Amino acid sequence: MTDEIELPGEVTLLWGLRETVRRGRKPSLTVADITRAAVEVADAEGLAAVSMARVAAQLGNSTMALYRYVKSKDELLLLMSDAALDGPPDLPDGLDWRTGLTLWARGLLKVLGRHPWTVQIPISGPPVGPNNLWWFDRALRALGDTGLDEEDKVGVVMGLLTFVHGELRLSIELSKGYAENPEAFGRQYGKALAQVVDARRFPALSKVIAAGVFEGEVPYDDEVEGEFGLSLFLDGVAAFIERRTARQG
Amino acid sequence: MTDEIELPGEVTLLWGLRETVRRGRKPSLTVADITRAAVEVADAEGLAAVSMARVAAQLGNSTMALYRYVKSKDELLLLMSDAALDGPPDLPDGLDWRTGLTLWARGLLKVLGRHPWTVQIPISGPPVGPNNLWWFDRALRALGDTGLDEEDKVGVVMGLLTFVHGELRLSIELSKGYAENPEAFGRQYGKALAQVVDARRFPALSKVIAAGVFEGEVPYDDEVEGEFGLSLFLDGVAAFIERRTARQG
DNA sequence: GTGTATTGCGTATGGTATACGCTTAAGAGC
DNA sequence: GCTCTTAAGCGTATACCATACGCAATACAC
Repeated sequence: MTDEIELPGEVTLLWGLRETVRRGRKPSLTVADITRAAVEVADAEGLAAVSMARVAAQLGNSTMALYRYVKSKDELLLLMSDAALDGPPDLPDGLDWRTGLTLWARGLLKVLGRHPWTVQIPISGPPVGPNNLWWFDRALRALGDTGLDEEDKVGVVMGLLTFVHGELRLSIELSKGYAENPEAFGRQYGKALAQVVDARRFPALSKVIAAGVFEGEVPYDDEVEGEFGLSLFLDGVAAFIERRTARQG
Repeated sequence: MTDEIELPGEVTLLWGLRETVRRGRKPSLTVADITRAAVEVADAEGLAAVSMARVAAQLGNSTMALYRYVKSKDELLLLMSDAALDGPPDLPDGLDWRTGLTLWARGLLKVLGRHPWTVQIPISGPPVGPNNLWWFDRALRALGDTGLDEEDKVGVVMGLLTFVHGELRLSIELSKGYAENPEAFGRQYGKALAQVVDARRFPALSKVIAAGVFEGEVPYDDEVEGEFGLSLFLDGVAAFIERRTARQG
């Protein structure tokens, strides 16, 4: 069952299992210190400001010292993306799956919203970090009494995770674009589209523009759109659960 | 109705409306040339290889020449992300919305799959490029006979777009990670998790691991998972349409 | 032909990740 | 306590990157 295998480098890093040896000069930093400093920089100045030099400066060390703890900047980014996920909300036990997943998704949106830069970090593989797995576990647990088999549960959670990530990425980057350039993306957006969109080539879009959908102050409202999309997805999950349990029961 | 406003710089760029003047030295390049070259580089060597110098070399020009056509690299990325979207599939007119959107989503996945780097380009605002709007229009059209009002159609399409993008990003980056490191993410993944995941802290996840869900060759199958998630989402849309039309009709 | 606008491009600046090797410090064994 | 071994700290160097600036080359307007 538990055949011992050599754990991949990323796993040992994220779980703090890098072997610590006795001999030699004492380390003045820890991986946790470095991660914390990098997260601070990203929170304050954005992910673009996170350079090895900047993080080292934050810690009062030299740039190259960091490479004794972390193989590359990519490893640091991996650490950051796990560290940004504080623990998932502790859901009461008796909840039905739908309220459970709704709370879970809202919680995830909230946590990630506190560290908006997470959505810019490229995914480098399946989840292995402790916090990532913690969230994963809680979502699976919410599906506990649905009668789905384990594989389907994973599929549902993956889908939801994908959706929340996409939603967040869109809303964060849109509102960033809006903040940088309010005139262009506010009222003007609809008008600019109207000038450029030809009714013959874009019939359906023209109708939408004519109906004034893009005339609002902000073309995209995170909260509203997020809840809307989420409930669409969960309706889909409900239909799926019903189909599965009907077939088996 | 059509109050003339000054179009934002991005719009004039993407629609080829930058004013062309007569006097002075003749330009030896066009924005389209530059975009094409950049796309070639990205297709062949990945988005990371796209530097102003590399693109200029591809065209046999000097680096700085590009800046006469494009204000910054960000503008170039914007052009690339519109250019990567070839035209949407031409859907027959009589289709019901669900087959229409399914074909649309599959088509989008296929097109974006041919230029996987698109998912790495940060979104800088609402869609304004001609190809982006073209796709948008076709999705709206597929919802034409559902009885939804224009705003709801936009919400549904945005949700679907978000989902497809997220799906693609996940599947592309996962399979990249898998290609780079097959042992770690193949069979080993489940075993590595098993060694590190404690059943008390991660009860639901442990059950999934024990069930062998992560034991397959590839932990995540694009095709299967994509269709699965898509049908979940479309089930949700169906439920939404039913609710709306029931209330109004 | 002359003036002028515009492109092409060389150079310079200040940033980036990170490879390498030397210096320094700290525990291990004697 | 001395020496050896090992690892950390870090200065330097390399090879990129985007892009600001200024000047030379060029082509149309008059």
